[in-house]
Amino acid sequence: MKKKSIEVNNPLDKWREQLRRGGLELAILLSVSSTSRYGLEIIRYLQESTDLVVTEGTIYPILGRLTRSGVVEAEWVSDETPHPRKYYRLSQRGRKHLDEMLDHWNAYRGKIDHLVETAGRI
Amino acid sequence: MKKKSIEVNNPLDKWREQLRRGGLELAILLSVSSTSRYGLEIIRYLQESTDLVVTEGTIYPILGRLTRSGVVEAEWVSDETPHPRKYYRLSQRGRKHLDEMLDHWNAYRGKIDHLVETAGRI
DNA sequence: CGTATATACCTTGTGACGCAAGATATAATG
DNA sequence: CATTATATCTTGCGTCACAAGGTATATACG
Repeated sequence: MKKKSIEVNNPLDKWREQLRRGGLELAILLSVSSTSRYGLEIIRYLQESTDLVVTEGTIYPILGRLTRSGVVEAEWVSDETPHPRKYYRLSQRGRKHLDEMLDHWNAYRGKIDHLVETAGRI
Repeated sequence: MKKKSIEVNNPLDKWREQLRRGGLELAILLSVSSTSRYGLEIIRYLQESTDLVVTEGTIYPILGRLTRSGVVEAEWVSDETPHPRKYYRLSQRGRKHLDEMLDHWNAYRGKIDHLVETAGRI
């Protein structure tokens, strides 16, 4: 199986990478906020619904970190699927965490947009 | 003189850091897009107009990189001020660069917001 | 006169983290 | 029985922000 890799050539691409990374954790938490999803499913979900490219080498370490810190809860499901899947869902703590992240996202977005309006065009 | 340092304690703070870094280069370029500004002035400008905290150890390397890649142009001004200042302003290439960044910022913001609306609340 | 503070710039070392590239295991395909 | 697909996980590297230092000059204070 070919693995998707992310092309980073010029400075603009590099910046796009950096911006994408900024919202990565938020995007992942949103993916498991209303439904539980397993690793590859999250990757596909983000790709399909928002064009956000995330690879396995990225998502598994992050999910591990989030599980260890109690923001998400993981559960193995072996029945009914050929391959065992590890389903993640937001914990109660995670819900609070996500709410604060959303507040901050709104504030941050406002700051950048404000900058664009005031400093941006001539 | 006391130097401001950025506190990073809990996972939420860490994430805030990451998000802030994502938009850093955009914020800096916006700061020098309509007027030329010098290093410390950019720091103060961002602080005052948007609450975005940037330190000297962050901004000077970035400005150097942006200058080297031709996105901004730098000019020393020694007259009329007690201390010589290095003024930065967007180059013509930088203008195109910034426009593309703004396009991407709008798209990215839309993607995250879309995620919030579709995946977010129960 | 010294020394403390402010303004201005720059550099070095380190830590954090995404992620490409691997590995493992099982099931279905042909 | 080799290949492809699904599923997870780990290692090692590269990048980059940034704290903590440094230099130089000007003003303020007693």
